Amino acid sequence: MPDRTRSESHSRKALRRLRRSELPGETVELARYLIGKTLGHDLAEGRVSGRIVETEAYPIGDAAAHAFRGETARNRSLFLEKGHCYVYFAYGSCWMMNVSSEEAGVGAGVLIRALEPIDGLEIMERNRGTSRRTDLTRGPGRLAEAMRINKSLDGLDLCSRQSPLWLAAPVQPTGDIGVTTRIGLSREAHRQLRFYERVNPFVSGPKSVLI
DNA sequence: AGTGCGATTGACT
DNA sequence: GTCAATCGCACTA
Repeated sequence: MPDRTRSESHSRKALRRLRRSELPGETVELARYLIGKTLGHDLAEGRVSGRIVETEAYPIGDAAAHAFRGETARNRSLFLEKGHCYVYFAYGSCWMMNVSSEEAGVGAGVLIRALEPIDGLEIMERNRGTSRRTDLTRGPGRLAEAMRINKSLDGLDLCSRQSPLWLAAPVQPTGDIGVTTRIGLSREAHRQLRFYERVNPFVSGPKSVLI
């Protein structure tokens, strides 16, 4: 199916932005809840959006979490009320996006690890420098580049009406959800805090089935 | 001021 | 499948 047809068919569907009150108030619950929801970014040249198909929870007290050692200039967005955006730079090359997940003053978040592209595939291809569909948004660094998410969006309220970066209700039914250990960690490596849609080619890593 | 280390990716065998 | 580039940040002195 040509990109334009696919894009138009999705755009016709009314998007309902998620209200803060409907987000679960606990980090692990939010990580599971976000699977199947829509993440969008309204750019000058058009909208880019995708279905969230993979997340990781970094809950309160988790030694692998950026917030574990307390609030700093870098991680302060994790301490905003649930539904705010925390963006950080990793490995000298990648931006990654989290959704803050607890009450104000408590540091925790959910890393968005992969999307299934919905709108703006041409824009994503330009942003990523590739037209290989499965490489556009599979992985936290790749999806940030495709969606043009960077430090300038750090601290944004994803539930605000005016926000260019937003969360919305699912555009199609959500499939079965699986759980595994998180990817790329040395500490707390045993914890089962990675969630993904089980049958989806845009999921970035292993798919052990534990649920 | 110096050091070590990643919540990864893309290139390559 | 393996592997190293890359640089901001936190930690030590």
